[in-house]
Amino acid sequence: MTIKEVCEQYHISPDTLRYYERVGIIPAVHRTKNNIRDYTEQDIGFVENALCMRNAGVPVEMVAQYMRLCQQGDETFLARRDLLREVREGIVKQIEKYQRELERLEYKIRRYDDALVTGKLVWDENETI
Amino acid sequence: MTIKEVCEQYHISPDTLRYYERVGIIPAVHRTKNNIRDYTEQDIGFVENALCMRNAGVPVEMVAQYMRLCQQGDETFLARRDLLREVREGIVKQIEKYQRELERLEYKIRRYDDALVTGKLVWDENETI
DNA sequence: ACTTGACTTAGAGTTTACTCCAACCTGTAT
DNA sequence: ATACAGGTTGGAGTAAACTCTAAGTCAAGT
Repeated sequence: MTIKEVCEQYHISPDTLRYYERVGIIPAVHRTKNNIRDYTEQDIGFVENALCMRNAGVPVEMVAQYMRLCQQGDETFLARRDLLREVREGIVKQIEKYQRELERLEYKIRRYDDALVTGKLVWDENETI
Repeated sequence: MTIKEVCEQYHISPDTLRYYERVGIIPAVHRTKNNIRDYTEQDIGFVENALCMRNAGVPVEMVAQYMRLCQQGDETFLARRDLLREVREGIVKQIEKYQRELERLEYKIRRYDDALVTGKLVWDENETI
């Protein structure tokens, strides 16, 4: 699979894909004899993993750390699981934070909905804007 | 309320607070006669709003846009509400994305939990890492 | 009077994660 | 043969959001 095909499938740019390889978020991709990247099933798996973790807000350096562990073999199962658990806690916290902000936001939107009818914007106590 | 007190209350740095003022995320803060920032109730309200929106992942420029609308008076209720609705849609999408990645992550963690018992890491079809 | 500590400014520097560029190679189509 | 489409590299550039620095002001304490 060429770099272009992978890009189209995952909606990312070739530059990003090469960048991911450079920083170790994905290991060196298989090449044709002309030195052109030819993504194997396994390479695609690495790309999916990278995108999954990046989408989850995991910093590039942490994904690289995970990949280094993966390449060190079976003794790193525990370290890998712990890293993924850490990532999970981060996402859970982030979702909770977003949900709190979402509530405040919906409250504000309701206030504006009211204001659009009454012509007057009113906040409950503790809210000023 | 001094800049330091506000910082402590909201766990941000004085630099960040001054930066927020500079870029218009919060309007010019009240000053003492010595030109020292002295946050009023209203200023604090602006700070809370800024932090709420930034925590929700809203870009600085969009918060500034919202604040500009707020300072233009009652004719901008509609525009403000629409901006907040847009922000809300963004957060909802982000939460959904995080929840999808969370599921993949929990699957992986379970696989590692198994591997730590059996000594063998096994993926279902479609997963390689 | 002098030091200390907390504030002020403008502007430069940093970090993260890309994104672009110039120069080059190579197989296929005209 | 030559143009073109698509790849390659190292390295420079960019955007966003801070974060730091230098130089200065000011009030209080010794």
